[in-house]
Parts: sequence; structure tokens; C-alpha cells
Amino acid sequence: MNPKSLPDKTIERLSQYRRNLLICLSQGKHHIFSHEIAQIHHITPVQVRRDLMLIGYSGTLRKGYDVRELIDLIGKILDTEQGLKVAIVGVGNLGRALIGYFSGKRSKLNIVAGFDNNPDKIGKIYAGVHCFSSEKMSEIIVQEGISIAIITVPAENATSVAEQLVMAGIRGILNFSPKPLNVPPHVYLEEIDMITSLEKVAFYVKKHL
Amino acid sequence: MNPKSLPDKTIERLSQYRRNLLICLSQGKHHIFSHEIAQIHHITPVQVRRDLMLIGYSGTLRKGYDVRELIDLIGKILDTEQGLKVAIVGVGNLGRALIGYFSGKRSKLNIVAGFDNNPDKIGKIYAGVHCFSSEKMSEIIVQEGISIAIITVPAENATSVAEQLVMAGIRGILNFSPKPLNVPPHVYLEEIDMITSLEKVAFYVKKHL
DNA sequence: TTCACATTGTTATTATAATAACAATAATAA
DNA sequence: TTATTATTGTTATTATAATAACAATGTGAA
Repeated sequence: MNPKSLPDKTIERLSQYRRNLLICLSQGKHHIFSHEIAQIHHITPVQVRRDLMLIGYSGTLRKGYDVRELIDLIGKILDTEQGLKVAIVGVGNLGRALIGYFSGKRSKLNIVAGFDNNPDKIGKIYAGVHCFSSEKMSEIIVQEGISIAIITVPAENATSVAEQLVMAGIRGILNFSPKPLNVPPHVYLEEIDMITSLEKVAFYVKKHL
Repeated sequence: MNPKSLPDKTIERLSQYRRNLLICLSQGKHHIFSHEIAQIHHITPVQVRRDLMLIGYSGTLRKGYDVRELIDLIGKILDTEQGLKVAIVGVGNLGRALIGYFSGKRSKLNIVAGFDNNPDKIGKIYAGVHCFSSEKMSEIIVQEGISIAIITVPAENATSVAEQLVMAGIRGILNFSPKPLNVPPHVYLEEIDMITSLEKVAFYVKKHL
């Protein structure tokens, strides 16, 4: 019920549940059992039921959960009513890949601007997202009321980009650069370290060799 | 000492420590305190010391840790002597971004092949990595002794790609597609769900709004 | 020499997450 | 009707990770 108290991992799973529930719905499936949800995500049915208990959702005995209702409830927890605007800083391969992922997806999260300092890219439109000069970043973030930024610039620029973003009033950052960033407590930071993830895979492969 | 028993999170941090220790070394810094390492990664010095304790490394009182020695020890834990070969399946924007990240990095992990079914890409070389037809995937994986694969194909192809990879003898998979994959227990699977990560950022931004 | 202290190394405690155990109940079958 | 069973919902236990507490010690100052 109270989203403040939901475990971090539950939030992650809710996002994943929703994505796959939407697929179920599009396939005409209107009810689903905990063990079916579990199977899709390769977790246990108990884990699923526990998550749903935490968000205060009840299914029907021997009938399972109402897919539509569950999607809507997850939406109430994860989304804001009017949606949040996202900027992507660094329109290289990775940046464009992300723009591609998100464009078209009906969503309460919209990438509304890209920033880059490569003159060839400035003024271009990638999958519907306008690329602006990095110099205009702060200005546009404030103007547009953008609250989330995705950092996909090279490591050497990441720190200064993050500082600018914080100054411009960004409230959440998703950092893909391998450089650990330092942000004040009112800014939520999530880091995706692809190099570490690969080295981790290698470690476990080595272990079981 | 015994890498079997190292906590998962410690493995992740070791990878990150090493990356930044290499930077320190290149800047001529030969000794480092736990609180310095901690500051770089925005964690506590205790956490750092605990990790180093677990790998059986001892520093010198009032002098800190020997950067070179520590890098080498982490290498002994994470790397294999002769290195492991990596394939990247899906040479779209994301695939090329990853190739770019890894190429040039001196490393025991080398991307030795890319696979795609787009005829325009087959035969091309991206940042030193040859792109082959998906049809040759199993063959080349076996031939080259590739043990790790990175999946960067669209969701609808991910499942079948994963099956082929497992059949071909791959031992570790890093999955970037938003589709949860099912692999046998002898294959290590790490999933990076970028959409969920962004939705998580949005959730915490909403929470503190 | 002796004391203070910076810093490491280790154990104890707490927090977070996952799993297991089990209680409740509606649908179905006997 | 009564028993069986599939399934949900909740509490209890265990596993994992992080933090805190503190013990040990070599260095430099007095």
C-alpha cells in the first residue's frame, strides 16, 4: 500500500511483472496464477505472492490474478499521473540504442531531448528525439521541466555532466558511464556498470570451469 | 582466498576497485588508504577493508595498500590466465556501443566475434570485431572456443538465441534484452534490464517529489 | 622512552531479501 | 453433504549484505 516501504527488489520486479503482464493481456489472457508469473521470471510463486501482498493486491482463489487490474495497480505505484520527462546526455551508439528502446513504448516516461557536443549530431532527430548542443542542456532541462537524465557519455565527461545536471535541478540519474558519480542526497542515482557485469559473468564461468 | 566463497557483491566491487586502481597507478599513485578507495566508490572504508580481508590481502599500517599488488591479486581472482573469449549477438546500436567499450581495453576478456542477421552488417568489421552471419554462430563459437556471449538482440529473438548459445556450449551469458531467459544451471546468466532501471529511477524520483 | 593516534583487521550486530512453513478457503469430486 | 485439492495470503526462518564496534599495532611526537 504505502509505496515508501516497498523493498527495492520488489520495485524492480513490479516493473518486470508489468511488462510481461502487458504481453499476456495482448495475447488475450485475462487471469494469471502466481506460478505462471513466477515461471515467466524464473522466480518462485511465493516470491510473486509476497510482492503482490506488499502492494495490497488480492487475487481470487483458484482463478488467480486479474491481469488488467494488476497492471493498473502497478502503474499507480510506479508511474506519476502526468508522467516524467527524461533527457539523454550523450547521443552515441549507446544513447541511440536507448532512445530506440523507449521510443514508441506507451509510457509515463518520455525521452524529450538528447544532448551531445558533436556538431554533426546537433540539430538531428533520432527516433523522434531532438539532439541539442550540450551548452543548452541546463536551459532546456529547466524550460521543459525534465526531472530524469540518462548519462551515456564517456567516463572522462561523466563527472562534469552529472554536476551540471544536479545544478539544473535533475532529480534522478541513470548512469551508464563506468565512472562512479557523486550526487547530493535529494538526487536518486542508479548505476549500470556493464564492464563489471561482464567481468562478473567471467568470474562465475571461471569458477565452474 | 577461496574465490568460491566470495560474496557476489564483493566480486562486483573488486571489478570496480581494479578499474579505478589502474587509473591511480597511471597517475603515479603507488599506495592507497581504505578511505581513499572508499571515497572513489562512495562506500565506507569498512566495506573496502572487509572486501580486502575476504580476498586475504593485507595492507601496511599507516601506509595503506600497495596499488600494484592489489591490482594483481584482483586479477588472480577475476581473470583466467589465458583469458576468455566473448561473442556479441546482435550488432545494432547497443552491440556496437559495447564493442566500443571493450575494444582496446587491455583485458583478459576479448570480444572475438559479432553475429547479426542483417546482410548489410555481415562481413563488416566494427572496432576490430568481425561481424558474421547468425547462421554461423554455433560453428564459430565451437571453433574459436568462445565461452561467454552478450545478447543484444530484440526481445522477440532473445529466447531462440539463448537456446542456440547454450547448445553451442556457451558457459556465461550477459543478457541486455528485456526478455527473461531460461538457461540450464551450468550456464551463468546475468541480466541487465535497462527499462526496469529507468522505471526504478522514476519511482524514487516520484517518492521524493 | 612513553603516549597519542592513524590506520588496519576482525568480530558482532543489524538490515534486507529470499525461502520455507503453514493457515485459509473456494471449487470440485465423491 | 463431506472430503480433497488447488491456490492464495501470511508469518517464521534462514541467507546475504552492510554497518558498527572494537582490538591490534606501527609511527611519530613529546
